Amino acid sequence: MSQQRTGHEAGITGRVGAVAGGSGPDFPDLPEATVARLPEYLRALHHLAETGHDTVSSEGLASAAGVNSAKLRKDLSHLGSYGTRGVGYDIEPLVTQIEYILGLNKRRAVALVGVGNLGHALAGYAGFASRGFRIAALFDADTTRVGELINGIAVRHIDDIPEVVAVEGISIAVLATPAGAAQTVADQLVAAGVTSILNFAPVVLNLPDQVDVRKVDLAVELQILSFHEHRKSARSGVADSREGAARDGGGEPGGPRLRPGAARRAPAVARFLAAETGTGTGRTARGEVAA
Amino acid sequence: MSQQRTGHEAGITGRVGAVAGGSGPDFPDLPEATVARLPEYLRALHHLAETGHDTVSSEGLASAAGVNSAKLRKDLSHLGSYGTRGVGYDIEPLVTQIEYILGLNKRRAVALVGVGNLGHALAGYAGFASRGFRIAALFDADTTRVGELINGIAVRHIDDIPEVVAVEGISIAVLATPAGAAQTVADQLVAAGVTSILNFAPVVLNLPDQVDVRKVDLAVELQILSFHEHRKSARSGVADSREGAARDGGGEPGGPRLRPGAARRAPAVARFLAAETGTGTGRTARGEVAA
DNA sequence: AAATGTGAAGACGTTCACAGCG
DNA sequence: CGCTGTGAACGTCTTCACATTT
Repeated sequence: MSQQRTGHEAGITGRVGAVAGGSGPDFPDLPEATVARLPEYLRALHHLAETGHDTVSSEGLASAAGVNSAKLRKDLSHLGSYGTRGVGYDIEPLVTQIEYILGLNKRRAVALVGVGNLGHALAGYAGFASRGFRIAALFDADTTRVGELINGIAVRHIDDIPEVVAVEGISIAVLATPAGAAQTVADQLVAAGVTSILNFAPVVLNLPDQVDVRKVDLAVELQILSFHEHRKSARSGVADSREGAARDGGGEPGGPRLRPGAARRAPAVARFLAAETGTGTGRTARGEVAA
Repeated sequence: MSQQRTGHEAGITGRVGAVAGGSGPDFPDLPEATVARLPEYLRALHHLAETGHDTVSSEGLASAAGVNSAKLRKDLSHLGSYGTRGVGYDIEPLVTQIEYILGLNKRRAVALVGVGNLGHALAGYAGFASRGFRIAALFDADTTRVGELINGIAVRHIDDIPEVVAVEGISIAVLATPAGAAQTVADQLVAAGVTSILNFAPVVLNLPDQVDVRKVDLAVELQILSFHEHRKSARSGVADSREGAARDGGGEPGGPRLRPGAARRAPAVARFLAAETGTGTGRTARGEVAA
C-alpha cells in the first residue's frame, strides 16, 4: 500500500533522511517540500549563470523560481550557508551543492517502459538528457515494436527487464504503459531492482514501501484547472465556456438527485449547488445557511 | 508574479472559493489539497462503477485512490454527506457530485500550443478525451507545421490564437512550447481570454494573479526521485548506481569548495557532506556536530 | 546599509479517536 | 454492530520580523 506522491498535493509531509540507526553516514534532514523546490532553484540558478551572473540575492533567485524570498532563504538555510549577508548567494557553489544533494553529480540511467504515444515522446524529450538523466533502455510489451530505434536506442521486450536493469545499473524507471498493464510492469521493475518509479499511467500502484513512486496524471492536472474555471465563473455569475453535454446526459446534480435527507443540514457544497442551480430545498438569498 | 503550483509541492495552501463580496452565489470552501485529490477519487469511483459496484466504504475507496480512510472521509465531508453510516458511499451520486464540483458536467474545450515532440503526444493523448476534455485547437509558431492534421485537427499558426480562442470559447490552454517561447505565448493566450494554463515548459510564467497556472516539469519529477535514490544509497552506505561524471567534471563538492568559514557551524547538509565524502573540517565519527 | 539566517507565530493539512447514526 | 462524520490533537509548511553579519 504505497502512498503515491502526486502533483500539487501536500502529500505525505515530513522530513526526509533522518537516520533510523543504520550504518551509513547521517543524511541531511530536508523537509520534503524543500526537496521538491530544489530542482526549480537549480534551473533558475543555471539560467542566471548562463546570463553572466555570479551572485544573486534571495529576492532575485526567489522571483526567478516563482516563490517568495522568505521561503527561499529558509530552504537554502537547510543546505548550510551559501550566502553572504549584505551581498547574496554565490551561484556556482550553490549549484554544485544542490546538484550534489539531488544526486545529480553523476548522470543517472533511466529505463522507460511503454513506447506508445506518450512514451515515445518522453523517450525523445531532450530535457531529461540536459538535466542529469540518460534514457538507458526502452521496453514495450508489443513484439512488433521490439527492435525499433527511438533516438538511437532499440526497444526491447519487457521480458528483458531483469537483464537490462542489472547490466545498466538502473534504479529509476518511467512508466508510460496503458493503465491495465502498469501494475504488472511495475512489479517486474521492482523485482529487477528498480527503486524509484515515475508513473504516467492513471492507476495507483501497489508497491513495497521502500520504492518511491511519483505519479503524473495529465488529465488530473486539467481537472484541477477545470475546478478553478468552474469556481471563477460561478463567482462572477457568468455562464461557463463549456460545450456540449457530457456523456452522462447530465442535468445539474444536487437537488433532484439528492437522496432524501441529504439536504437536511447542508454543508458547504450542497449549499452551493442549491444556490447555483436554483433547485434544492436549502436555497436562501445569499448562501446563508438555512438551518 | 503569479505563484505556480507545481507537482508535489505543499504550495500556496489555503481554502479556495471563499466569497470576497462578489455578486455570484457562494462557492464551496474546499481546501486546495482536497481539490487536488478529487480527480483521483473520481477515477477510482469510475473504475468501481465499471466493475459492478454500487456502494463502497471509505476504506475501500481510500485504498483504491491511494490515501488513508480518514483523509478520504474528511475530504468527502466537505462535499456534503453522500455516505450512509454502517454502509458506505453510494457511487453514482458521488460521481455526479464530484464531476459537478470539478466542472466536468460539461465537456471543456482546450487549446494546445506547441506540437513538437511532447505536444504532439499530448494532442493524441486519449486520456484527455475520456476524462472530460476536448482538444479544440492546436497551435504552433512553425509555419511549416501549420495545416498539418493531428488526430483530425489542423494545426494553426499562433497568430490565430485570439480568433480561435474566442470562437471555440476556450478558457484552458496547454503549453508545450520550448522554454524560450513560453512566456510570450502565455501572454498571447491570456490576452485572448484564456484563464487557466497547464505549463510543460521549464520556465516560471509571469502572469496576472487571476490566471491559474499549473506547472508540470518532467525533469523535476526525475530529479526528486534522484534525491531519494541518493538518500537511500547514502543510508545503506552502498555505492550509487550512477554512471559517468556529469558535465561539470564533478569531484565531490563540499569540503574543498566550501568558502572559508562556511563549515564553522555545520548545518545538516554540510555536516553530511563532510561525513560522506570524508573531507571537510567538520567531520566527526557519527555525524555529531563539531561545535 | 544591505541582505542573510532564524526563532516564533500562524496557517494549513493530516491523523486520531470516538460520538452518532443507520 | 459497522461505518460515517467530525472535533481535537498533532505535525508540517509558510510567513513574519528582526538580530546578525559582512
